[in-house]
Amino acid sequence: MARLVAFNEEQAVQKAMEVFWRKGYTATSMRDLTDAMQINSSSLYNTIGDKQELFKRCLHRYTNERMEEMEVRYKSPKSPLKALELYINDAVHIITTDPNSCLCLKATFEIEGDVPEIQAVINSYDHYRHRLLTHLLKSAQDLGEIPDDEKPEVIADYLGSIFVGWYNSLVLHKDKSKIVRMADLVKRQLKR
Amino acid sequence: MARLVAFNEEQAVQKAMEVFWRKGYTATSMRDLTDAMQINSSSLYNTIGDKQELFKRCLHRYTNERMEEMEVRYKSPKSPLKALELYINDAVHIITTDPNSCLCLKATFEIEGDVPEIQAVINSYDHYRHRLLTHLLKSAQDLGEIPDDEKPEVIADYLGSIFVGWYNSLVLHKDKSKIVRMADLVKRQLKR
DNA sequence: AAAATTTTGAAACAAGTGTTTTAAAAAGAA
DNA sequence: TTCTTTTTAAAACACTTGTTTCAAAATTTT
Repeated sequence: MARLVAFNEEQAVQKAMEVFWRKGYTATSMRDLTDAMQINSSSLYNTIGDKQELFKRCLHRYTNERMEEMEVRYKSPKSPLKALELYINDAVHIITTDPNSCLCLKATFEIEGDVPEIQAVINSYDHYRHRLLTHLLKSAQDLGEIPDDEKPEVIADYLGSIFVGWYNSLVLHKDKSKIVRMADLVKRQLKR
Repeated sequence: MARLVAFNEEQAVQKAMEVFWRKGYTATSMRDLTDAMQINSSSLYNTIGDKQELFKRCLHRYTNERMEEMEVRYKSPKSPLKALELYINDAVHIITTDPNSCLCLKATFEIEGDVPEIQAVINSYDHYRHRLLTHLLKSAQDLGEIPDDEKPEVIADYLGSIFVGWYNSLVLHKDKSKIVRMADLVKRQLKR
């Protein structure tokens, strides 16, 4: 054995993620990244790899963090409807208080399928969320908490789409009340 | 007087727009642009200006084109509800057949308010669409074609948000049927 | 303590970035 | 035709890009 890596990789990736999240993939330079991570580029290439590999790691970190939160917060609730309403309220809160719009969303529109490996990370996150929502919706239907005349899978897709639009709305209008009103509308729609 | 400009500015901006639309603002280089526009960079800087000015021109072209189409297609219909349903069907068609997702959307998530002049162009487009939808919704309510228990302004915001999500969904899943099913759901929701 | 192995910092790399310069070509006005 | 004004092409501009090189520093094993 010999010399050990001096920097904390987790912390460094976290710092890189924050820069990518703020500036986007292309507009972030390697200098921006090494400055924020406080490591030399040789160390970066030695441990993690190139810019794209680092971005993938950042995306993984971003999505894993969020999936773990979801796992504890919405799994096996007494009332699935209450969990769904909580989910919607959380979405409003995250969208209106996070410093930037969703990292995955920005990456999706920036990359648009040009880098399959990056798309795959985002897809698996999207799929997790879709499964979670579908499960809650189906349970709520089975319990008679919401009508069962629409397919849970379609409502899940539709909810996912709405949240994407809320991010866009906030960037354009910086008006939280718009999001809140839409959320109220969605919660009403869910039950009828 | 002296020598005239040799290239067609409209055509050149159209070509530039196509490149920006495909690659995004940052990832598009001036070389990419002058190659596509088939003009020298000195001519470009002489007539239009720098990269940002050119991008603004492209955005204007993109949004004006779409607003003019809307103006003729959805204005003063016999049935506002039919116009709304047409609007939704058109959205499905555009989203699933255009070569890239919306230029404004990509720019919004890429720029995120960092360039107010660019935001302003997108905002005015968004505002035009919002006014159009609100007007149709209000008319439909007044005629009793749809229930009037939700505010037209909020439904308009909500519809706008959904369309944004559809763009995202298509990039991620490349599955038109998902969009079609959501559109059917939305059309049903409108009427109840 | 010496040897072996790896990380690190600083500099260098070539290629690409947005933009400007310069002189020649073009064309209306005199 | 000549003068005047403007556009154009090609090259150059200084700077930034992502990535690599290389010797010096660091640390574990012998």
